[in-house]
Amino acid sequence: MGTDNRTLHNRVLAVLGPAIAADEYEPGHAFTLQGLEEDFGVSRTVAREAVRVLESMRLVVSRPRTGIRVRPRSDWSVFDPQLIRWRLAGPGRMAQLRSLNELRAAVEPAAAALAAARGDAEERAQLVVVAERMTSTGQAGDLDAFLDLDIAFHRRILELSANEMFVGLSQVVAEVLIGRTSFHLMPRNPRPEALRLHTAVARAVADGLPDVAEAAMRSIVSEVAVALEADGSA
Amino acid sequence: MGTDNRTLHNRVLAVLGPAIAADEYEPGHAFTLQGLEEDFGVSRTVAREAVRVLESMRLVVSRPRTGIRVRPRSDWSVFDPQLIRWRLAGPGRMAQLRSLNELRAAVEPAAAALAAARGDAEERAQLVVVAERMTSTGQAGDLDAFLDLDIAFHRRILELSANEMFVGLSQVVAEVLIGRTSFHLMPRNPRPEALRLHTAVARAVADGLPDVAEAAMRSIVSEVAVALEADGSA
DNA sequence: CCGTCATCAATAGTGATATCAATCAGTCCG
DNA sequence: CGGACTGATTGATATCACTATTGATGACGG
Repeated sequence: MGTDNRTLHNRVLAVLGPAIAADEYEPGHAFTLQGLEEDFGVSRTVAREAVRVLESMRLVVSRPRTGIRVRPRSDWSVFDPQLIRWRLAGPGRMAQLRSLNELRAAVEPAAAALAAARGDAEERAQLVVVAERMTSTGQAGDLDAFLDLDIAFHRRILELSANEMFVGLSQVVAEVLIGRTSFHLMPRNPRPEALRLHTAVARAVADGLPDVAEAAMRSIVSEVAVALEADGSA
Repeated sequence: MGTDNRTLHNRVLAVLGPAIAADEYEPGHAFTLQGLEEDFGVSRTVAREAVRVLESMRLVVSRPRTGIRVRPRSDWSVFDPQLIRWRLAGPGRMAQLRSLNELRAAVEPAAAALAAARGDAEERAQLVVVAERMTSTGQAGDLDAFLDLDIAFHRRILELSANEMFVGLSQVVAEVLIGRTSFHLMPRNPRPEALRLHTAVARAVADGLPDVAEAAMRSIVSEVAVALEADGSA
């Protein structure tokens, strides 16, 4: 998934990033470059490059004499896709899924409305095809294929919204859908009601009915919220 | 605003970042490290650190033999606050403001509802005070003071939503409000209707009425959209 | 006697340079 | 047409001089 493992500094990041993201270090904890060099067995250059990336995500701040200090969580760039992935991989995954889903609940209905209002007509029509395939694979119980289609469906709507901020969330939405499936917050067969709602969204978007699309999408995302709240694990 | 100018690589970024963000280079355009060293008069170390940061924002990709290639805009991490600031500073500012405002329109009503539902009671009550001060400074025509209060108001609501993704958008919302004022998309005196709506949101949040808060906030943000659409400049 | 401020040295990041290894796009040749 | 070659370019390491920041030290004044 994504993270480039070819360069050394990325391999350092792949360990250090998740550790910081998992709150394994108190805010204010200070690393030193030399410590990182030794811990990871890398050169100073590589250690510094890794720190620069963490710094650009606002996870740490590097200052002479003090070292590399972990910043309080409130400073972090929580929308950074890499940080989101790190947190989804760690012990904070349920909290992250919950907050991401509230974001979805806010954004996707708006995106559906915009898609219906200004998306390309032909692409809007294709959405219905995706929804139909979701219904058939869903009824067949093929969860993997269903997940792929579900991701494609939601991505397509975000893309049709023609708002680059919304489009930028497609990867995040995909991660939420993947996480929801892999943590078994999905029924074995998608609920018929959910399938019906996806079709309703597709049709409303294709027919250029923003309000209908928005309302139907709102039903979809609020359903997921219920599933997440029901699961009590941290 | 924000960007640390103490280190050399940040100063390189402060030039290179906005240039790429402003589409001054075609996707696929290749820099070389040596070229950057010469253009900016910095060492290889510094040039590489700057490239690492751009790479983590997915603005460029660095590969042996090929050099440092600019990625297509669709790959960019459009939620990165630094990238947002670069784009707001360049020729794409109106487009960026528009898309950010659509994001606000989606997120802030949801945040207001959450704030009413789960925010700390005392802090919710304080929101009314802020709204009252907005009314008085607004009527007095003190645009600067009004802007500060406006930013505080919206930030407070995002914080009260207790969703870290929403909280992470406060800086972005602040930039939109600042941009809206500095590009004179604000009337000299805030419209009485807008003031009334802010008070309505504050009261609904304080009284713990999610639906009312959400509806009132929706009125606020859609009003701004009208102002942005009215202005045709690119 | 205690608090405040200037001074100074130790420390850790910052920046520069040199050098070699690894990679890969494009070319040349069989 | 395919495969080896090669030079350009990044990847990684080592090392050095520089600089900012801190915390201690001590002088001064209340």
